[in-house]
Amino acid sequence: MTENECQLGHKKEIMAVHDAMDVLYGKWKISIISSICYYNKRRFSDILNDVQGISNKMLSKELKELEINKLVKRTVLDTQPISVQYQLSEYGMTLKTIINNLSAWGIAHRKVITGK
Amino acid sequence: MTENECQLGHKKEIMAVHDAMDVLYGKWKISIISSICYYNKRRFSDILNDVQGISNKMLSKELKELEINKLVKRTVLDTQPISVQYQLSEYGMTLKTIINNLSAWGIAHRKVITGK
DNA sequence: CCGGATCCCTTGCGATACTG
DNA sequence: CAGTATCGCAAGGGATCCGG
Repeated sequence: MTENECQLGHKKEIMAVHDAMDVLYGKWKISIISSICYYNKRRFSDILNDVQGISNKMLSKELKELEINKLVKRTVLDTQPISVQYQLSEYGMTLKTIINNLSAWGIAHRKVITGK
Repeated sequence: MTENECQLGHKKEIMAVHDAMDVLYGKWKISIISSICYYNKRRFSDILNDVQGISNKMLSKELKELEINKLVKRTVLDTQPISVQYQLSEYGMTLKTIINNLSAWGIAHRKVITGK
């Protein structure tokens, strides 16, 4: 660490975490991303099923936000009736490590709170 | 992957992410953790400063939740006036990897949205 | 310095129903 | 199937003041 970095403390890292959460914040956002991430391609109703407890209203809303932030790509398939496919964008894929870590931590955490 | 795991799909991982977010969810929680994490020990007023925008009410509330979930340890120092020190518990430390990843991603993300 | 208590406005978000 | 529209309660969360 240079002298300058010492004076700054860890403000930069903490702000970075805040920046990340700015895009990821939302009751369901990270679960939605992980659903799409693990399946590669996923339809609206599939995600609705993966993420237990979410309503279609919230799914629609948070997917839209993720799309605006370029983390998720939306493709309308020409089926009858229409179906819509979601997948991570190139950029969204850069979150893969974080999702995997969260998943691993969550599995360990469940063991801790349930006592196994 | 065994046949059984294939049938289950990725439900397990997605639920794990959900479990993790159960403890980490909150507008400020992850920023608070990162502040404590990067400094090792941190006092109330310091965190109040690190996490820009947070109010003392919210800091107090979310710290309490983190304490209940055994992620953070609270120590009252016998100074005059009193000061209180927060640090990650052993268990809280297991989040370090996630915090680092989020920080790294946040730094990259800032470059993307500000165009450098 | 570290919070708790109160006040009060804003937002989240679930339920339900409806459309292309 | 993939959403949108509307309603309405509950929670979020800021500001301010207070007490140990």
